[in-house]
Amino acid sequence: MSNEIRVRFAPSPTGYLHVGSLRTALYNYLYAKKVGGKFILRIEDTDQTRYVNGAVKNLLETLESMGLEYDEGPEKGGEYGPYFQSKRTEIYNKYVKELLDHGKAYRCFCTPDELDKKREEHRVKGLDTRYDGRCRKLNESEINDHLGNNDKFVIRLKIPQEGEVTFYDIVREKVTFPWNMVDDQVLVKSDGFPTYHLANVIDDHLMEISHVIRGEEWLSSVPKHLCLYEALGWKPPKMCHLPLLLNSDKSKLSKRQGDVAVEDFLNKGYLPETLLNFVVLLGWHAPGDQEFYTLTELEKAFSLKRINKSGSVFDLEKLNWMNGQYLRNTDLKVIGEYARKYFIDAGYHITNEKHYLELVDIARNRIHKLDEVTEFAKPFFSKLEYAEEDKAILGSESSQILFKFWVDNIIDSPELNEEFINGLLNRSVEELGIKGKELYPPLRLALYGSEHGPELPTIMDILEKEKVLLRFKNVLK
RNA sequence: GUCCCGUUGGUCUAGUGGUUAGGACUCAGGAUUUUCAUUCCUGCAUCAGGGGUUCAAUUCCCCUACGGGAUACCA
Repeated sequence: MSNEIRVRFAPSPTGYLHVGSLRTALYNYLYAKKVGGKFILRIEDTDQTRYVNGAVKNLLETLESMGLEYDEGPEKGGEYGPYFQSKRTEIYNKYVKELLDHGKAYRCFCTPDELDKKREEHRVKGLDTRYDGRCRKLNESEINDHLGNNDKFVIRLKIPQEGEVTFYDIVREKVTFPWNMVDDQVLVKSDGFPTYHLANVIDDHLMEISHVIRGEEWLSSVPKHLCLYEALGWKPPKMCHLPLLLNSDKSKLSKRQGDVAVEDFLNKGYLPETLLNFVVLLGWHAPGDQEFYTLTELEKAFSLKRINKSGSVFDLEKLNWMNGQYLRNTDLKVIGEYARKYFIDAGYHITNEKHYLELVDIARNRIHKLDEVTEFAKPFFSKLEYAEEDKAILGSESSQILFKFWVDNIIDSPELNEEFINGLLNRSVEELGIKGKELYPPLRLALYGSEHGPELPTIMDILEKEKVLLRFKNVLK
């Protein structure tokens, strides 16, 4: 009808957004932006047994926090709705009737138990495990008998029994399947709900989807989809199957081997920008070496033609590194806002905004994800605890002289600026003869609780005079 | 088992019928820093194997191996 480019992201609401799905959504989004098309969100909630409360809401929120805005879909609406498959059953029924009437599909009265048993028998013998097509041959009176008995049934698609299909995939190019490998696909389950395959094809057509961009796990379903398009007399959209995201053992990225939910990554303090940037590079790359992209840059640079064919391992190490880069190179105020909730959750009260940002600034150089910020900030907010060897250092004669000297000098000083602190550091060397290992470690230990850490002036500035004095007094005998 | 897809360092990748095969992560060493971190520099390491085609193949073709996906009334 139109030449408009329309793509869709069609997740099933399983409770969270998988990072692999995020990438699929992103590629769809980017392609739509690139060519000035529309990005549609459709909820594939046809499996009533897998219904998860709040899953859709969660999905929508996650997508929003990732900044992937859709043009049509739930909440937003559009001319092609509803965008929930569970609300489209009447539409599907109409086409199912048509398929049945035209002899393109048939009712199958075999029970799941029978089928499982038969499948298992065949599997053990190394035989073909497809449905044997028994109910294809039912005549009208047999069908009516079953119907009269109120027997449960599914509706199956009649797949050609010989020959092969060849289709063109944007990533894989030419792909061929023999028909005798394709099962008579169930289109409608016995509960009356459509399967993915039926709903997907009908919706893609009705919503005028021009390109189906989805994971490679769907590649082998294409023949049955093509068969369905044909049976309905429709022109199929262009296909584009994305390589899979992999665990480090190269199996399909799964929950078992670590986080896969976008919300989990977000909660751990990976920035949305990082996630997008990281995930876009798993399977796509522009010519050249650039590896940092803003969303806007991606909208220009992206192309389906440059999607790789092979799966990519989701490497957490590199994600961490990249997040660290974003943490350091993003505007400090922005990072400060992202970080704030971790302070609140930890019960750390921010009393001085300037010092808070200073703290975030030194933290961002030492952490890879924002949830580590509280661990880093801990010495500033809670009482210091010392190990035995630390106590030895703090209790040494020179340390005690040093601390006394600092307390005496700080008490009357109006403010602890950098100049003053450095001056005091110099005077410690000149007047007390304390330097190097005798000087810095004890001071940092006294004020920060560790021999290693930020620069002394910074620590004191953030701590403020009152707390500095308190901490010195705590280690003074 | 069967069908389909894939294979540039450990990982993400750029690239080409003739290149010292480039970048990034990781790792190792070094420099800077009072320390830690940051940053910078250097280094280690790759075209899965075998056949073709060709003057020439990592690049094109075939086979093998390996990996993955699909084989549900899940998506």
